[in-house]
Amino acid sequence: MSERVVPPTARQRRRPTKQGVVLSEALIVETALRLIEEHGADALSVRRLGRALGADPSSLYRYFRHTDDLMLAIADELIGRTLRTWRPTGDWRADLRDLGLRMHAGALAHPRAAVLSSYRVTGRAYEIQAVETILGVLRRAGFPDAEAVRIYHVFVDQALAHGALDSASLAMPKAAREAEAAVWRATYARLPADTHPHIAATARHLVADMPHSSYPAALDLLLSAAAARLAENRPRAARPTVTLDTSVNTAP
Amino acid sequence: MSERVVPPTARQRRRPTKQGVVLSEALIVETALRLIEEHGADALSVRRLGRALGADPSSLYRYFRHTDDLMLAIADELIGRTLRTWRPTGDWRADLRDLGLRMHAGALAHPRAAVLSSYRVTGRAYEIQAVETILGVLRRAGFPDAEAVRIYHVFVDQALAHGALDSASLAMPKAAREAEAAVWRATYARLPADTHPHIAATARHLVADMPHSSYPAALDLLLSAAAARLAENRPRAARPTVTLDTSVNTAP
DNA sequence: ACCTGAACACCGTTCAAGT
DNA sequence: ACCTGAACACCGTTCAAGT
Repeated sequence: MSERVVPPTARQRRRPTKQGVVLSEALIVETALRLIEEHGADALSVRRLGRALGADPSSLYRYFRHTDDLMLAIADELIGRTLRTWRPTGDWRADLRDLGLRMHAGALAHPRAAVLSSYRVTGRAYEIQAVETILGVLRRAGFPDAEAVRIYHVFVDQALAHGALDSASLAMPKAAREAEAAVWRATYARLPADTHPHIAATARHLVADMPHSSYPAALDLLLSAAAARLAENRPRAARPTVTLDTSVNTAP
Repeated sequence: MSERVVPPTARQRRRPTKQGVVLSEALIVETALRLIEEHGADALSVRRLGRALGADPSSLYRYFRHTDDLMLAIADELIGRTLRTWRPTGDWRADLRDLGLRMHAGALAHPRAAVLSSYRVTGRAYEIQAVETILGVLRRAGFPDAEAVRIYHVFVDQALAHGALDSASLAMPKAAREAEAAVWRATYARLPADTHPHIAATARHLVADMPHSSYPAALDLLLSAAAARLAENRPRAARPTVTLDTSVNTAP
């Protein structure tokens, strides 16, 4: 959505702001991204953005109807940047793994844009390009159409959802993050085996695993499941019996 | 975290507020849940909650240090409610599927609590009970300890992450949700096959699939991957060759 | 011992008025 | 044509003062 409010023809004749800045959708998106990268996701507000641009906050409403529309423009720019640096190899599984990690990193840095783009569709250029690219990887791998869409949907939502979640964790002050990890060591790792046998038996792994993002594991499980389905759907004769064994990645 | 600030011994002697309400942690959590259920997640603010309780907003800081601590108390209460209504059957896969759907529904209704409890650990009673229960299901199914923790982590984060995401979608006005679905029909479904072959080939499925939550599909793929790993890890002789075929659930 | 009231430092968004 | 300034209706949180 988020069409520009200023008609394109009027763009050249625009007068600069007090401080001499010429506003534009691209400049606003760029400045917003810089603001987030320098001061964190919470630093982005209409008022701060106005200040950073040297313009009155209210002038932004000429370019974006709501803050959400600005976030969608940011999201599309991020999709573009992610695709630009991604180099497919032709191995669908490795390619999706790489792309997933890149999307997750992008969502981690811009959680509000990630949440929005998970349930809103912009119809913008980069978004369309991403849909076409990912569907292409899946269909060339041999997934039937319905299956390709299903896996595309899960793949994208998983990267965005985990990214948004993990960013909240990363935004905590370092001391608070360490305090969280300490609860696993101090509370969970000390529960007696007679009342909590399963926690007691796995305490070592809980302490090691829980303070980290579950995204890489989630991504690998998704790709495993997809690979297994691909093997199942192939005609019996053509199905290589080794595929499953090699495709399941072993935990460290 | 979120220990109560009022020492428990002082709780009986507390004076009622102007309107005669006796504040307590339990009453605050209950009222907050009612507020969210009646008016949506955005309706919860310290000021509104104070109004609903008939107390000054600032009085809540006697029971919770920050809004986050209130959200964690809400999260633990929700975990308790989810576990209370869940009836395990002994079939690990069906049990986790049922629990996942329940957790997702809870996170959907209380996204802020879901996001928080995904990266913060409370050490509260219901949380511990949930960890013990889910690990128990996985270990009894035969997963080795490291694997059980890994899958536990992915399972919980997936339910919370997708729930938080889907709630944002559900919070949109109905007209806006329909407008989103229309973009898939009007923009994506009309892209020509020569420039966008993969979108064109799958347009029918995109239109049908994308406006809905990807959580059920994500959950089924996770359980499929877990079942496959279980089969792989078993000694060759004991591995039933049919397991994989029946465990892969076929798309509608 | 508990709660209030006022204050502080913020938000997003609208719209008449200015240049 | 574009931007500003003031206003509206909100936030979370702190702390001295009241009962």
